Amino acid sequence: MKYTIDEQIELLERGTVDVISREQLIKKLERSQETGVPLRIKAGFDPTAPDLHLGHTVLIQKLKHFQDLGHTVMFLIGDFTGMIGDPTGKSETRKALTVEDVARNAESYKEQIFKILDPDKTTVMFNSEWLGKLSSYDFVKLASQLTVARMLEREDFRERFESQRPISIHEFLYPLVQGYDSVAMQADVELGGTDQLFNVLMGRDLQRSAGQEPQVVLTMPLLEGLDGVNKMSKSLGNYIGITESANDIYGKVLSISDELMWRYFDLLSDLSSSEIADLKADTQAGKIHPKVVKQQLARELTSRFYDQETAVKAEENFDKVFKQHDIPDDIPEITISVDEDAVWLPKLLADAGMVNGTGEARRMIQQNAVTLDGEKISNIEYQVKAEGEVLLKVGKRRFCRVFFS
RNA sequence: GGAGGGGUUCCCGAGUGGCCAAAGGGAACAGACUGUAAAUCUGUCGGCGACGCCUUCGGAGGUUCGAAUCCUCCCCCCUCCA
Repeated sequence: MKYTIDEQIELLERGTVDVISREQLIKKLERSQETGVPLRIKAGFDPTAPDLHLGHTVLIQKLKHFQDLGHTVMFLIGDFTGMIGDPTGKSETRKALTVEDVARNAESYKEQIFKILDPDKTTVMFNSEWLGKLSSYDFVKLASQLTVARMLEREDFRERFESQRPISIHEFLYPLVQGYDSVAMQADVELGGTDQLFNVLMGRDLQRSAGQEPQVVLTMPLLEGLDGVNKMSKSLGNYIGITESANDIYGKVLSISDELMWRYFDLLSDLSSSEIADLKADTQAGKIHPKVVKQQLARELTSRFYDQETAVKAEENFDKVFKQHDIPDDIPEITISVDEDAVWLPKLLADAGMVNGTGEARRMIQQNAVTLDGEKISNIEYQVKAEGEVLLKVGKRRFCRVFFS
C-alpha cells in the first residue's frame, strides 16, 4: 500500500457531506490493510434510468476513489423495487419493468459506469436476487425491527406527518428494503446522496440486529442541474449526460452560470480544494476572466468522458460557432425530394425537423431567427429554390444542411 | 361507510353562459446587450399556407342560438370523520 491511512481518509472524505463514522471507517481501512481483504463498497441505483449524468458521477467518482485504494465496488441495481413500480410516483410512466428491461438497463449501466470505474473491481448486483426469496413471513419479521417513531425521525416523513399530509405504508418499506440489501450484501460502506441519509443509516440498524458490523455511511451532495436550482435530473431536462457528444458536454458546461460553475468545480473537478480556492480568488479579484475558468472546467469534464484531444476539438468547434459565428464541423444533413422547383421556407424548416411545425417556423422567421446560406430571411412567404443544397440556421444553435433531389 | 374540496393549455394558477385559444406568474424559445454567464429590455408561446378555419379546459352524454362555465352519469386526486 502506498497510501497512509491519513492520506486515504483525506481522499475519501473529500467532497462528502456526512461520514458516519470516521472512526469506524479508519478501523475498517486498517483492518483491510492488515488482512489484505478489500472492503465491500455498496451503492444502489434505480433500474429505470440508465442514462447517467454528471449528477450521478459525483457518487461514482467517490466509488472510484475506493477502487483506487483497492476496494471492491458493489454496484447494486434495485430491480426488485423497480419491477414493482412506484404507485405514488407522479409520472405514470414509471410502470413495472420486465426482467428483459432490467437486463437491458443493466447492460447500459455497465457501459456507462465503466467509463469511470474499473470493471475488475466492480460487481454488479441485483436486489431481486435476495428480496425475491423473502416470504411474507420474513418480510413482516423484518418490519418488526422498526418502529413508527423511528420512521418519523426521517425529515420528510416527520414533516408530512406533522402537517397531516399522507404517508403511504409502502414508503416505510423502502428504507427497510434498502437496509436489508446491506445485510444481504454484507456491505462495509454504503454511499448515497444526502437525500439518502436516512435510508443508508437504516442499513446500519439492520446489520447490527443481524449480528453484522454496521456499514460506514458516506453521503455526497446533490449536484444542481443546468438551471442552478433543481437537482440534476433527466426528467427535468437540466442534465449533462455522460454519453452525450463532446461538443454537447463542452457547450453545456460553458452555458452554466458563473455562480454554479464553482459548485461544479467543487463536486466534479479533480482539482484540489486549494487549487479551486485559488482560482476563485483570482477570478473574484479580476485577475482571470470567468469564462476562461469555465473553459478549463469544460475541458476537464469533456476529457473525462472522451480524451484531451477531443476536448480541445470541442473547444475549437465551440469558438468557431459562437465567436466567429461560423458553422460547426458536423451538422445534421437531410435530403428532401420535391416536385416543384421551389419550397415554401416554413415548410422546409418543418420538414428538416428544425421546428415543430410551420407555425413555429413562421414565428422564427418573424423574429429574425432564420438564416439561409448565411442570409437572414424575414419574409414568411419566402420560397427556396429546390436545387443543390442549402444551409439553414434557426436561432443560435440549430443547423441543418438540406440536399434536394 | 359518511361529510367536504378539487381535476383548466409544459408547470403553478385565474376564469362560474357569449367580449375565451382562455388573465397572471414560471419555464421554454427568439431578438437586443454579452462571455451561448448573470441581470435587463422586447417579442413569441395549441394546430393549420393562416385577418379565417380546426382541436383544447378529467371522460361520456344533455340543456342552450351559444358551455371551461349549467344538468346527468362515470373516472381520478385530496382532506376530515368512522
